[in-house]
Amino acid sequence: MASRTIENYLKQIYLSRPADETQWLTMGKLSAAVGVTPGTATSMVRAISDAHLVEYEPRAGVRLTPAGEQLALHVLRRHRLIELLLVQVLGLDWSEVHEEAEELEHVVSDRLLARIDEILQHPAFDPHGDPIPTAGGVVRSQDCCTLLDCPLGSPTNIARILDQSADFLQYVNQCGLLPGADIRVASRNHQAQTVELLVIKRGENHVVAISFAVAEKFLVQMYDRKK
Amino acid sequence: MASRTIENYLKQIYLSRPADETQWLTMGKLSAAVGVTPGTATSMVRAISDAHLVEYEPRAGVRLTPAGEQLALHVLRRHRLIELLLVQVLGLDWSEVHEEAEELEHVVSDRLLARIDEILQHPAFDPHGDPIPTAGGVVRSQDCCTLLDCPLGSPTNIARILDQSADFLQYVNQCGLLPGADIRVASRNHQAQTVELLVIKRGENHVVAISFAVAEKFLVQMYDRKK
DNA sequence: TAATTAACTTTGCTTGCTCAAAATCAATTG
DNA sequence: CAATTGATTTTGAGCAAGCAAAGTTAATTA
Ligand SMILES: [Mn+2]
Ligand SMILES: [Mn+2]
Ligand SMILES: [Mn+2]
Ligand SMILES: [Mn+2]
Repeated sequence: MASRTIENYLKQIYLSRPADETQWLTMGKLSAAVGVTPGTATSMVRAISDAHLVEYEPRAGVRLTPAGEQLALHVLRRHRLIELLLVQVLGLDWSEVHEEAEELEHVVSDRLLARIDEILQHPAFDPHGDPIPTAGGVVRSQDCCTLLDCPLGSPTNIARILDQSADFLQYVNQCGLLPGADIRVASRNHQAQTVELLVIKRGENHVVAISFAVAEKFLVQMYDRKK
Repeated sequence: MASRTIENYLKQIYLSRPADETQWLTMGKLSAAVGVTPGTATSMVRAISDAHLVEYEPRAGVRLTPAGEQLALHVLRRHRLIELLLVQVLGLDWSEVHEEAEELEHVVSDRLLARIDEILQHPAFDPHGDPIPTAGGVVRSQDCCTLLDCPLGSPTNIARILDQSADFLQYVNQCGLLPGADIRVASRNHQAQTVELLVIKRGENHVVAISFAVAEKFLVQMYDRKK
């Protein structure tokens, strides 16, 4: 059995892997992601590589093997199912559940996880809109664009929030920018680096302005694509 | 913060403490309870004693300080509330939840525990009939007798099962000897060391025979006392 | 090409927890 | 009272994970 430390490393290697599949994840990025000094990451990765869960190339970086990826996806599945349970059944606020799941993901048994999955009726997405891998380790990916590159004016639907920090999520909640919300991008100002949004909240139209950096944290689905 | 190892030791010290309050818990008993060699228990207890959570007297044994007892009771509260949640909300079988709670008890946050307590409506007993300490660390004790010393013939109500092992609990379930069940002790045979019980199950009367050793694992409440 | 710099690895050390085996203590037995 | 025995403690060692600081490497700059 993989220790909780190894589970955390594998999950971070998966989440932080570069978009380009041919690239390796550097040790600097990994050590920052798991919150450990670079030396520690190097020696842990060596150990995990001895267990054939990652490939490690000194000075190049690290990459999951198929076995390692399966394990990472199982941890991710646990994490996200737990988050959804905490919100939907236990009634925690969605800004709190990430921290909580970070611990619980290492201790729920397969049996308990199966029950959670059943109770939630085999959900596909967690409270932040992140896809929940299947028990077989398959990720169903949505095709989305961010609030930075989606077309102006057309109605869209918020699919996913990429920042899990509690403060940010509370702000998001306040503005009504939750997953599922219907919004439109009114305008973008490249000088001010801001995006103006039209949010429909309880029938009323609200205008919300966010920076380019924040706009990139929202993934939206176009309505015409949905058909 | 106490590590999960220390939490486990404190809980076991509490659960295994001798009935006579003036007695100390011996290292032999403790090491067996936490599943560790005697030498390991000795050195851990030394460490825990440096943290003023227990008193330790070489060759005499170990005893919780008030601070240690509070901590032990908090762990126990988490354990038992989690067990009840797993049975009542997640629908796990009561024979499975002890193992599960053994891990979960170390990672649920105070906030989550408060939600669980609310959802279950501040329960006083877990699925095995064990009392759930209050958030303030108070144990409400029931006064009970075992199936070995309760009077013959009078109607009683099963209050608590003292053996948490999965196999045994499944057997208990089968016989209908769950907490809450109405039963009577028909007879005791001191030669055969057996107790015969009358169990009322779906209107019908069943007879179940168990040994003295097993009888001691059931705590029952007398009906006349209930008033 | 040589020097600088940033990223990475190595080394040495610490902490928490564990075991096996040897040593010690205290209670009982002869 | 001496010897035996069972429980307990001590000792020596190992493993997993971590940090700090020193040493390497490779890319960039001059
Ligand atoms: Mn985690
Ligand atoms: Mn999430
Ligand atoms: Mn435990
Ligand atoms: Mn219980």
